[in-house]
Amino acid sequence: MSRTRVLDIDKAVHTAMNLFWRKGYDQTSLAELTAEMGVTPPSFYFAFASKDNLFRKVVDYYASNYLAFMNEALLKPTARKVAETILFGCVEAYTRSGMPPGCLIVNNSMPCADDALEIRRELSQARDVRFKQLRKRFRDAKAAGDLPIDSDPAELARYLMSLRWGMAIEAQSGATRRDLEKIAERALQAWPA
Amino acid sequence: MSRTRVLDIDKAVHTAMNLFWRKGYDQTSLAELTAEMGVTPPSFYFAFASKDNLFRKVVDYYASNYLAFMNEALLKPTARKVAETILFGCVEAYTRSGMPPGCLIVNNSMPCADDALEIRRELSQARDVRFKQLRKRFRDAKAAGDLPIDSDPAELARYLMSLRWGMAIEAQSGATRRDLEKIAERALQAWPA
DNA sequence: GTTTAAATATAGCGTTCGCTATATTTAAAG
DNA sequence: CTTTAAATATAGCGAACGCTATATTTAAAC
Repeated sequence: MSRTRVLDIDKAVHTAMNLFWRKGYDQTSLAELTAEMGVTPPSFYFAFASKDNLFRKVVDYYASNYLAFMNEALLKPTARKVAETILFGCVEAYTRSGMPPGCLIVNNSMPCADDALEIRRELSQARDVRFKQLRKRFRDAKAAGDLPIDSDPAELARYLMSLRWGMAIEAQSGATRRDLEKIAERALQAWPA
Repeated sequence: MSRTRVLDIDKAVHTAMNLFWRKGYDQTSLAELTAEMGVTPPSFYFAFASKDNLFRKVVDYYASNYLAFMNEALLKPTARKVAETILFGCVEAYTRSGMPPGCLIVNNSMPCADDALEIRRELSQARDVRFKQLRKRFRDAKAAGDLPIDSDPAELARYLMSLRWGMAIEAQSGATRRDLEKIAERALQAWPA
């Protein structure tokens, strides 16, 4: 006994997911959310109560549709299969074509994707410089016979960079120095002879 | 031929570094910066021109004082030494006592530390849940003889989580699916037999 | 002492933000 | 048709933000 909805909730959540994924929570304004949804703020608030609440819905939606492998992994028969499922699950989830790269959760522990702030673009460039420095160093090492002939300098450089980001986040969320040392030691076991 | 400074530039940069490190660029307001520095906004702007510009100074300061190992690493004689220097350099840099945990750069590709936003705290809790699920799974595996008797379920869980964050950031900054696959494959080489 | 300009303080501008008081439309129920 | 309430739109509030126009203090130069 009322007016018919023009706001499709499911579609709106999906739209919001894309925005939050690409731009991060803070950089996605209500103006942009409502514009993309094709409604005015009161409709938005009638449907979602608050930006916070919508974000929670989005995270749930994302987790069940894009991170399902995390739960499936726990059911695998061997520990190694668990690890494989998680790692290759991430590979797929973070690089789905048509979807923003990376992880909505991580991106919203950290914004910046196509960030408006020039500073973050500069940080991103600095990351790339580091990567290229490392790659060059490992190319030289390979040329000098210090790395196997079949090793891939770019791959090794990216492996290290990736561990760096991972350790930084672990540290920030409470890992101790000993915890990080173990990660480093473990990672080095995969280093080419 | 002028008034003497009350604002100590070096000290102010250090103060700002701590704030940006802990809270992130966005969540650190000018009001907080000027309050901690003990000056009013015009003094701040006379000294630093803008918040952006101060942040740049802070990043430079941080990189040369806390990430010097990255440059030193490139000079090491072997590729393995390069890797070791970087990994253990991170361990130290990200867990210095008296300093905020984690990395100022990564934290400012991602805020949240003691973030005011409840949402981010929830995300952080969700991370912890994932970690504990994994640890439990690996404890079970160890009990079942599927993992070596000397293996550490918590360490393996954290290793995987860390790789997850790392891959997410790599993906977001442009790594391809093949790039991530290589990281995953490399990481699995360190998995206990 | 007067001048000069570097360094500070007072007060507030202009913008954007998340959000809402209020009013209006619209479909079903009677 | 009228009533009812769900769903929308208009218009704008209050707060926080980065930043600044303007005025004042203060040490060195002459």
